[in-house]
Amino acid sequence: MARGKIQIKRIENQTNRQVTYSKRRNGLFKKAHELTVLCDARVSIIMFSSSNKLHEFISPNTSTKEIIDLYQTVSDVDVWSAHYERMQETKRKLLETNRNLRTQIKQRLGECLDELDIQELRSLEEEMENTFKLVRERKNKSQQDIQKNLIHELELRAEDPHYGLVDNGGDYDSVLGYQLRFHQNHHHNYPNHALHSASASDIITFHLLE
Amino acid sequence: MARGKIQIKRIENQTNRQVTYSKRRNGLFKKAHELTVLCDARVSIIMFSSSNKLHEFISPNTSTKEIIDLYQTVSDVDVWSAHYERMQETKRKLLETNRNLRTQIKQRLGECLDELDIQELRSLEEEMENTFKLVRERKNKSQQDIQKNLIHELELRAEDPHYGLVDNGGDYDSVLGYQLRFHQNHHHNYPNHALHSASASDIITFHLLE
DNA sequence: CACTCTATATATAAGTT
DNA sequence: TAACTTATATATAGAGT
Repeated sequence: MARGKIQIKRIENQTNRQVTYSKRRNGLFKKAHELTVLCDARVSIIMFSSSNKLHEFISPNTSTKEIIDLYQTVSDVDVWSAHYERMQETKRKLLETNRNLRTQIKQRLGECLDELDIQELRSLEEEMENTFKLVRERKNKSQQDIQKNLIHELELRAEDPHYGLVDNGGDYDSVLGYQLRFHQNHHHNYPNHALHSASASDIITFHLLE
Repeated sequence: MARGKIQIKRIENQTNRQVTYSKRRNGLFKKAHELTVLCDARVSIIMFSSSNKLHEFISPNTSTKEIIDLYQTVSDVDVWSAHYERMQETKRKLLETNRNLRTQIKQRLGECLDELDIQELRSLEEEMENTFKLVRERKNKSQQDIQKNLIHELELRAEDPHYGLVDNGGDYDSVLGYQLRFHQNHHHNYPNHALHSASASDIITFHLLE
C-alpha cells in the first residue's frame, strides 16, 4: 500500500531506491508501450540508473537508431556534431594526404614539373636516376634467375632424354615459353650487370620479353 | 471516469487519439521526472506522434545529446546514422587509396621491388628512365634560364654603371645570389643539352647549387 | 479546442512470504 | 533476492463546460 503521500524526493536508502527504480521503470515502459499502441506514436526511452546501468524502451516497428536520426533531423540539436566534425576532419586530412601523394607520383611520371624549383628538380633527378638503376639491377637479376633456370633445365634434358615427357604444371610452362624464345637468339651466359647505360643484358631482355 | 476496462488498441477516432496522446504524454513525462528525482537516474524520452510531431523529455542536469552519446558508448547497437556509415566507408576507401599510392611511391624510390614481377619491373624501369630524362631536361632548361638572366643582367650592368645602385626586391636578390656564385667559376654560355649522360650543364648545376 | 470533473483503472510503497 | 499482497496514490477516459 502506498501509505501516506509519496514524496517526490531522492530515496536515500540504496535498496529501496533500486527497487523503486526497477518498479517505476517497468511502469514507465508499460505506459510508453500503451501510448505507442493507443496513439500510433513512436517512443524511445533511454535511461541510466544512478549506477549507470542502461535500460531502454523502443516502440515496435522502429529502432532507437531511427528515432535518434529523426530527432537530429527535426530538432535543432546536432546530436552527432562532435563525432561528425571529427570524422570530417579525418576525411579532410586523408584527402589532403592523398592529393600530396598523387602530386608526388605525377612528378615521378614527369608531370607537373613546372611547380618545382631548381633544387627540387635536382633532387628529383637524382632520385629518378637512383631508382632507375635499382630497378634495372633488380630486373637484370630477375632475368638472370630465369636464364639460370633455363640452363639448368636444358642440362637436365641433355642428361635425360626422357625428361621432355614429364607433364609439367601451368606455371612451369610459362617459364619454358621464355626459354624457347630465348634460345632462338642466344647461346650462353650474360654476366653483364652494367648500371649506367643500356647493357648487353638489356638487349637480351628485349628479345626475351618482346 | 475510466468507464470499463481500457483496451490497449489503436484509438481510431482522430480527435480522441490526439487528446489521449497529449494526456498520456504528460503522464509519461511526469512519471519520468518522478523516476529521475526518486531514483537519481537520467532519462531521455524522444517521441513522435502519428503526425510526426516531436516531443521530448530529458532529466534535469543532463542533455539528450549526452544521453545519446553515452548510449552509443555503452550499447552494442550502432546508433550512428547512415551518414556516419557513409563517412566510415569513405574513410576506409581513402585509407586504401592512400596505401596504394604510398606503395607506388615506394616502388618509385626503389623500395618494395620484391613484390614486382619481371614485366612490372621492366615497365617501371622504362618509366623511371623516361621521367629521369624529362626531369634532367627540365632542370637543364631551368638552369639555362637562370644563366640567360644572368647574362642579361651583366650586359645591362656593362651598359649602365649606375645599375648596381638600384634597390632590388627579395625574390630578385636570390637570383643575384646564384649569379654571383656562378660567376666564381664560369664566364660564358652553356648550350649543352645532352640527355643521356652527365653533361657539362650538370657540373655547372653542382657549382651553382652547392 | 483546453479546461474540469469523476468513476474507474492502474501504479506502486511497503509489508509479507 | 524476488515475488506476492494490499492500502493508497495516481492516471485517465469520457463527459461536461
